[in-house]
Amino acid sequence: MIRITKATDYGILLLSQFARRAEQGVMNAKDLAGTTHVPLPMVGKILKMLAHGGLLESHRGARGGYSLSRSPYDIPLTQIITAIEGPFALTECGEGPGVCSLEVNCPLQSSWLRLNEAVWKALNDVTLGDIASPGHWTATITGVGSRQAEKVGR
Amino acid sequence: MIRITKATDYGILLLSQFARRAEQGVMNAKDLAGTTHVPLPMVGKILKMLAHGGLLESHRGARGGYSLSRSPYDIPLTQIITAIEGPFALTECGEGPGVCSLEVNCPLQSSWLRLNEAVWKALNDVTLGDIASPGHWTATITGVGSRQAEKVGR
DNA sequence: CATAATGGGAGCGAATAGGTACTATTTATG
DNA sequence: CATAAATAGTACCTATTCGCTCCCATTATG
Repeated sequence: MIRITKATDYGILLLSQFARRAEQGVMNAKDLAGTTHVPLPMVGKILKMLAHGGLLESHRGARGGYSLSRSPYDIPLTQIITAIEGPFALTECGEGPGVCSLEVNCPLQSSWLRLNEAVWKALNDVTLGDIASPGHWTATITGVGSRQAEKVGR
Repeated sequence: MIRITKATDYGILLLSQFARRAEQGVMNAKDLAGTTHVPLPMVGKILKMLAHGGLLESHRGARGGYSLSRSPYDIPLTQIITAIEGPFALTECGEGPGVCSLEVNCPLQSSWLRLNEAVWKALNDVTLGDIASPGHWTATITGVGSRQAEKVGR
């Protein structure tokens, strides 16, 4: 259903804690599990992935933990998603040539690439900062496809 | 990885056959399986769903088949997706209140709703017609989030 | 050296995705 | 009217992925 995984959902929730408690600096997995009610083992796993993706800096040892590697407004959603879920692709087509079994006579490959890019851009323009402090951004998309000027029916 | 299912992928491929062979009118599952190399039982299953969703009209009996219910440019991608995958929601949040277990203290709900809408609009503005005849549309998205004017990095 | 934290795996049950099969029911055609 | 060709509906199976847990090694504090 065009779902992001629960791990990514959790990841964004965790990162938003960092974003709005920037003054605290370092926070550890245990505390975050307490405040977010996400199961502790999951928190640990996800924080590792986010650190691996360069979004968090880890501090090992006693009194260690994690801290944001940069400003929340410099962390686009796409980086969070790819850090946890891997490469961004709506379909197999989007992963590159040679993957799709129908490829030879698949007339849609270029369309998929462009669609992929469209969704990617939509998510790349939203940052952790936007999400963590709601009410300060609006999502308005224009100029995609042939229906750009039409009423967006439902 | 923010994937659409293979069924939806197939569905769009099948619909694009209708779009570019509009003159043929009615086409049946067997022929479509032949030209697209999608397994026949799958083709049957997917065509049923698309008919159920109002995108195709079915014609039963000998020499029956399916035909597009309207112009390809009046069929947005979102309708194809929901016909096959059900309601459009990036997260559980998007399905409405009461679903997310963290809901009470989840500060992200409104953000998810807006994000959901952003992606939905991006896909709603692209029609079957756009996809079936490549080269005639470009995906350009502006005005989302706080980074709209910035370079889309990486 | 004891303690508190992350690093990096392996592993497991349940849900979902992908695909198949079978039995109506409907309709064109000879 | 009989037959063949097609969809309608549904039940079913299997492999993969998701969500989650557990364990142990490593690193830093005090």
